[in-house]
Amino acid sequence: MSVTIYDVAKKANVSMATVSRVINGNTNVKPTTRKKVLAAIEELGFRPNAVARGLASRKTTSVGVIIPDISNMFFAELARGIEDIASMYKYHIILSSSDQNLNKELDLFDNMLEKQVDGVIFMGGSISENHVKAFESSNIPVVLAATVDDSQKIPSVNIDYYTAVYDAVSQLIEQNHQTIGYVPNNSGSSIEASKVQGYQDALKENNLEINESFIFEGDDTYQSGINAANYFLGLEQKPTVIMAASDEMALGVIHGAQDQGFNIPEDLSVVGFDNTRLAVMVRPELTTVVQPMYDIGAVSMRLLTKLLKNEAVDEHQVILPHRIIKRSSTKE
Amino acid sequence: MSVTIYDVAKKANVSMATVSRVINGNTNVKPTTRKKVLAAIEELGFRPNAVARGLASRKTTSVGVIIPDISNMFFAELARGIEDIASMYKYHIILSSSDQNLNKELDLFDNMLEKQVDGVIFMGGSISENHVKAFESSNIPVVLAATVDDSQKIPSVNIDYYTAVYDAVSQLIEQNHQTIGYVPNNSGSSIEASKVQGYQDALKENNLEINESFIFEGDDTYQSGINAANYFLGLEQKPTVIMAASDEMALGVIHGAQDQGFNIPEDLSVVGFDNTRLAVMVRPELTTVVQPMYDIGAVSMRLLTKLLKNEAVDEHQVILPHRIIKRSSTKE
DNA sequence: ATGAAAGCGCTAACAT
DNA sequence: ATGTTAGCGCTTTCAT
Repeated sequence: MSVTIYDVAKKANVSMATVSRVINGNTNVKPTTRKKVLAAIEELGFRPNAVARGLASRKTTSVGVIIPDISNMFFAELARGIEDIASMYKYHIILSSSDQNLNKELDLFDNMLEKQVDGVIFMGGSISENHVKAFESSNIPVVLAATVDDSQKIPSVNIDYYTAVYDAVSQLIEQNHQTIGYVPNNSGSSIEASKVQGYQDALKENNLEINESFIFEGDDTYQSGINAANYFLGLEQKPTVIMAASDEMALGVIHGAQDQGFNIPEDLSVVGFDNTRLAVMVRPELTTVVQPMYDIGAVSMRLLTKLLKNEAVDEHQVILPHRIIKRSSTKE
Repeated sequence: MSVTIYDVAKKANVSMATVSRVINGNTNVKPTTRKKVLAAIEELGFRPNAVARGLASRKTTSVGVIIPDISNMFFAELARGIEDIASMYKYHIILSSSDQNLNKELDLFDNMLEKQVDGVIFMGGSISENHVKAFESSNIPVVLAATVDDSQKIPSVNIDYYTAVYDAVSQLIEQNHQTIGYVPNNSGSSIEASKVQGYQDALKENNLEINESFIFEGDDTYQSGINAANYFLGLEQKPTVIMAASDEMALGVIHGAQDQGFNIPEDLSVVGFDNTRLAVMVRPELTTVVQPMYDIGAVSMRLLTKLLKNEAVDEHQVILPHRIIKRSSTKE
């Protein structure tokens, strides 16, 4: 059997309460008795039982993280940001992948409630009313990371996706591109909808025609980028630049085009989105929209800690800055 | 306050024990009373408190996962394998990144013990005696994933790293390569030592000279691959092929060489290790040694579940098969 | 098949 | 500054 707070109390000749006080850093303990207790703890090799503590205090110092797919670079970097801040604030992370499946997401959330997590960080494609209902009725804080809830009811951390794409496309137009292909992902998320809107509005405001054939939907994989390249390059009127909704798809576009003998950026420019590490692991290096994944994760977790401690937070819907980084996959 | 097993018992006119039995699937319950209890649970929206259960039963159905860096593709895929099997067996995962730091690894392990995890999966560079001591004295099963313990005391799942490199290099030699550069990582792990040994033994047994200048250490990053290319290509006598200890470094080698105007594989062949998704996201596509990361994670977790349930396991040191996949970055 | 009761290891009033 | 005493919500003998 493992050693408990009671054993320590006996050995140090004090009460359980006093032991509890010293392990919790309560100041109301005489230095000498603190010393005594610490010595007993050391000697016995006592290690507090977090489960018992959780039951008694109704706080587990653990937070749930629901993520679509941890093996996806984008989310993995986000997760790292979450984790670093969590460990800084002494929170543990219970991690689960949801595969963007609505029921699985809800189930996972429920499981986390059973585990009595103090809060959760949620990443996912779409936030339905069911999500909002589940989150709101849970009595624990939830923050959305790189995930938007159109109802604005749940705290979240994002960039301004609409403007990000709008800016990127506008810049392309300034660089004399008139025919611009876009490869959205098929997540059906409102984030992607905003991005498409940004694309279309940028065209419109520059008096360029919105051509339905200049949109080819991908599924966020490299292969779907290749497919997109094949599609666009087979068009009668080819675009002079293709923008993809993620770097991975953009790499697919680059290689798909190169495989057909096109030169990037001479024959075709390519723009990505996210600025994952992939962006520089390709030739030519990828011009892309910077989405600060690590920061989104870190800020989300920081926001959650504030919510957990009932600290004042001025803005529940935080928007982090984005920017465009020009590399060599685009020609002016 | 949330609804407890006691509330359910009252509502269903049974004792707490009976409620406990039905939520735990105990067969010793009359169908009709089971129905009654289930109805009460439904009506009250009862959700069992896993923390209380953990305290009472001394089982938390959660396992700790210690990983060097979740934002590294290699580990992320491993993690996914672990997670899928864990969720299949209803285990939760507590995830922490260690950055390969010995003290942090030990601290994390300790924290997980405090959390009363039922077992842990450990990934890391080196297993010191301190690790072994900590694992063995913990009274919970630990399995090493893609991590070797030279003492063979801790259960583990790996491939045969020595043979993997030995085979790859031998094959290169058969293809008439005589000058073979190798880019190990600087982890100081015994895995990397085995790989270097495999490299050297393959040369030796084919009567090729072991040239110290044909080894250039990297740090597992893309950039260090570029550095390696610069180094090797600056040599008086250049190798005809460079093998890197990871795909990411191999991509760096390819691009570093291409940036200098070398053609792959005409002027230089390149081979990687791992077969991460990166291997096909480059031109030419990368010849590499396949290390089944997802499987290693999945098998590790499966092994852990067996250990947890005291099922018989015939082999505590499992070695998964590796193979070499030839793509276009190597010339025969 | 069901119930009663004693913990699991700790925290948190409340006393002193 | 320290001790006493209830719980926290559940599992688990042990009876019946």
